[in-house]
Amino acid sequence: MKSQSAEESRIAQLCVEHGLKMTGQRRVIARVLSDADDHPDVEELYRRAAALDARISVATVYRTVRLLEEKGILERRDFGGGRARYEVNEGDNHHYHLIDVDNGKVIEFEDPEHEELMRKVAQRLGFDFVSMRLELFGKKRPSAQATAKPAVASKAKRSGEPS
Amino acid sequence: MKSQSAEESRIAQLCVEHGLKMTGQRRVIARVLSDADDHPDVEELYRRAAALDARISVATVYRTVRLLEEKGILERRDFGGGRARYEVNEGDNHHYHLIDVDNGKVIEFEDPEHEELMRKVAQRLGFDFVSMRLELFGKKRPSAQATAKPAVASKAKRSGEPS
DNA sequence: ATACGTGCAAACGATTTGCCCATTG
DNA sequence: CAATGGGCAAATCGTTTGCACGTAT
Repeated sequence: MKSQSAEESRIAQLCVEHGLKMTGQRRVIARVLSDADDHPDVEELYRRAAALDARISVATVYRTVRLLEEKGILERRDFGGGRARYEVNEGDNHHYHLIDVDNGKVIEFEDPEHEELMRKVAQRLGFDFVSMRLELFGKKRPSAQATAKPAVASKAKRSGEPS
Repeated sequence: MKSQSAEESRIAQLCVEHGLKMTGQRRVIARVLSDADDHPDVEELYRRAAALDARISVATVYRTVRLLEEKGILERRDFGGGRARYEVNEGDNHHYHLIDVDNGKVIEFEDPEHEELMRKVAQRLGFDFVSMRLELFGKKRPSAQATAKPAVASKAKRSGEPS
């Protein structure tokens, strides 16, 4: 969690700046997004939003999240498992994701050389780099503390994770 | 396309080696897969298979493709657009994909340093590298020949491609 | 023979959308 | 007040599955 005062959340402000009509539900969803420091899917966003204000439907969460993505305020991610996950767009502050295959937890990491590398690859192939998608899947090295909760990534539909 | 004689296709052989019962439809699907040099989705596989032998249903294609993936014979890919795409598993011959954002065409490329780099990242974060997913999205540099067919990637559901 | 594969249609899970009422600017 | 957003339920879309029947081993 980041702010959480009574004033407009960061996302809410961005909404206003983008000329969006600010309804009660949007304000709530905006707050939930602003406060999130993970990568919730729509169902989870709905859960959190409904906890703050019951007058919200999943449909609205879907609509809002799509709208915010189109405005560039949110970024949609696909970590496999069939549901889209969202995080606030941090602009040029690019980072990538390492997914713990044992519990589905997501760790963010940076790797500056990386995008440069990919830019070169695109160039070499005769393309202009537009964007990239990179996910790393790993298993916690059995060193220090025991593995946290044993399996959040339980009944994933059809885990998109390779090999 | 690669072979296409009357003998068993490469995939069919692999099926046998994996102890799979070889039915007519599996043989057909196996041939289609063996002959493909692109990344077809289920619908496309079905189209191609049905062209060779009408006694095939989509359900069977789905079942077969899933089976082959579980056996490690096929690899499922997700290039955004909502449908899974398949290609024959080439073992350690890893390669990545560059998707042309204008027409959805997929270009394969290699980048040996890459996996090593990711392995190091995982290590640094306290994880053992399990696998990774990398897709590059690019726009053909407006240099030589004109852009091929203008838009195969038409009505994609919700293109997973970032930025 | 017997276990396994297949076609068909119904079931599913995530996401979208039509309709009609509620709210915002 | 005119334009937009929201709730609800029905609709979509890719994919899976139950069931009764066919086929490979």
